[in-house]
Amino acid sequence: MKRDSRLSLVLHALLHMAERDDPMTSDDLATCLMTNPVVVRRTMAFLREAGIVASARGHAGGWRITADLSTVSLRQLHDALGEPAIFAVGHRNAAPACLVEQAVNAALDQTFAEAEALLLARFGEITLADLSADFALRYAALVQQKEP
Amino acid sequence: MKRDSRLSLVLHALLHMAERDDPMTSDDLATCLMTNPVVVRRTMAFLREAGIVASARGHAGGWRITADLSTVSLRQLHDALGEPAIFAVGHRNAAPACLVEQAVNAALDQTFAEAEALLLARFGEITLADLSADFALRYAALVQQKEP
DNA sequence: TTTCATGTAACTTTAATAGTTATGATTCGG
DNA sequence: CCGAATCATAACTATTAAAGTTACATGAAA
Repeated sequence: MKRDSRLSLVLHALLHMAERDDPMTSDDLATCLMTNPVVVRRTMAFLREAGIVASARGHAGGWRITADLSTVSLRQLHDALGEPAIFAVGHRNAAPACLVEQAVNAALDQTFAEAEALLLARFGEITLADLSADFALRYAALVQQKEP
Repeated sequence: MKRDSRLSLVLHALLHMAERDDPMTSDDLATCLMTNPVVVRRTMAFLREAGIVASARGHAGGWRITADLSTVSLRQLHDALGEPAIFAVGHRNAAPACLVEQAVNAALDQTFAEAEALLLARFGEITLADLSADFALRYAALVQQKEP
């Protein structure tokens, strides 16, 4: 399978939307994200289901954020996207009859579970407001660099 | 992409080999692992490159372990397999020009790096001898259950 | 009513492993 | 030395889920 970059995509989209007051169309976002508007709609639809964004059709329509940036964590976004599988590596059979394979699975499963728990805990600590602040810092640094 | 189960496959194979003194053929292993002998050869070849197993052709040929079980960690096996990508999730561009995307990547990359470090550290602590001992426990438990 | 925008179905493309088929190259027993 | 056993490897196909594309329907507003 291809690498799942939907979390990255929605973060990128949300931060661009956060920099504006007006709604952004799927076409606008697709240009920012260098992808296709249908991919934007399809992916953002998960966030709409979760109540994080709203979409409107017709003139002056598009996507806008309905949640407070400081209350939306990466964990919530991951969950909104349907909690996709995090690991590209794993065991072959979920419930093997072979005792050897059971021992292998037990070791791998426990280790992957620990890493996943750490990852999701960190995701729970990072909000859109944090990313937005980080972007502001990067932007200020760029401006200062160009105008010393 | 399909899930990468090569680490699982080689662990399963190595533990079966550890239970025997004679070499096991690719066909034997393929039967144990419920897969194809060519898959076994292709995957075990990485471990041969790393000096963990040896293969012999012709009569009485096959695969045997050349390393001490207590010195081979899951981390070494992961490395021997070419350090395949662990995560099915990730960012879209490694070095984006967009500052927003840079902020997104920074947050994701750091979090994934932490989780990967934990995973690899745990893999470094687990040896084939550990898994073999776990299998022995499971086997003893099964025997006791059947002959109370 | 025309235009702008989302909603969505249906399809192709992508990328990497898993699985299969076929053939060549060794090794050993007889 | 011949033939069976076994690995080595190339060249395919199958699998899988996301990404991307095309096409058209739906709804809102000027």
